[in-house]
Amino acid sequence: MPELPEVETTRRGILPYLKNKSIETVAVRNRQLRWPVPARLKNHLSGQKILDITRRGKYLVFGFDHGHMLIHLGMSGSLRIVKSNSEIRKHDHIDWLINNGRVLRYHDPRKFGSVLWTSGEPGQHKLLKTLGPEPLSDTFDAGYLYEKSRKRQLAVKNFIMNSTVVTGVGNIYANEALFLAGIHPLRQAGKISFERYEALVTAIKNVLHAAIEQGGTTLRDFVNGDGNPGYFRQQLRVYQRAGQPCCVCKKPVRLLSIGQRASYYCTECQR
DNA sequence: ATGCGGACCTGTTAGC
DNA sequence: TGCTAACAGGTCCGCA
Repeated sequence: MPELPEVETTRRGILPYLKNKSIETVAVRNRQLRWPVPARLKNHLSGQKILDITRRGKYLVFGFDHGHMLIHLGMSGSLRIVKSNSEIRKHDHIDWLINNGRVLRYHDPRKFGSVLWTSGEPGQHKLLKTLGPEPLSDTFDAGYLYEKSRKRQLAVKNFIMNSTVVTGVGNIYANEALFLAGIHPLRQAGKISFERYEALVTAIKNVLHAAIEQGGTTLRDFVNGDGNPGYFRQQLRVYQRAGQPCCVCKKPVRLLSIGQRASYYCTECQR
């Protein structure tokens, strides 16, 4: 479900309810996620104040005096603020009871997400340490992508979806950015010019910014922390539009599986 | 070092 | 209409 814009939308949605609030207790109903929820999570968090919530790639990083809680939403995870008497649904894994009477609730049918604790620097955590630059930061630019891609044989789509290259570009926005930049998704990463990487970097930043402004893309059931959907879906140019006319040249949008992921593109507009 | 495929899991949709 | 198979927004890991 969530890519970077959806994670950022979630962060912004829940932050006002949680920043500088304390966690009274934690109820873990189902520890089974990508990695088991730490048995000591409740001990770590009870009575502790949430100092801030930041984002690294698609990870949410909850800051406390004595450590950090990392949450990844995987493919189907969501975090919502609910009332304390809110009915518990199937796949509601974890509740954090907040001292303002609200509850932060983690829901994840496919269990690909994760909730972890780290007492050290979060950036040194095994899962964050290898992440590439933030796509919306200044260090992510054409020079970086161009240098990083030299001698690489893989398809450019797989290249930009590799989290060690740049973190947070998932399947929806990889498809959209390649369309906006006019680059065929199968083109070899190492053979793309500096100028074309300039266009691609701009496209990635633009599409992510636009999606964040629209509250993310709701395909099936994504909702932000307040339970509202995102509205970027209406602005998708190629994603899930196979067979429909390209919005620029009217040729039908093509669908191809690249690296086991659905890839949508226009043969006329993307070379 | 690089790149690929399998693995994790459930719900929804497409096709027969 | 009902059953089965394929597919879905992620990414880590092991193998060649």
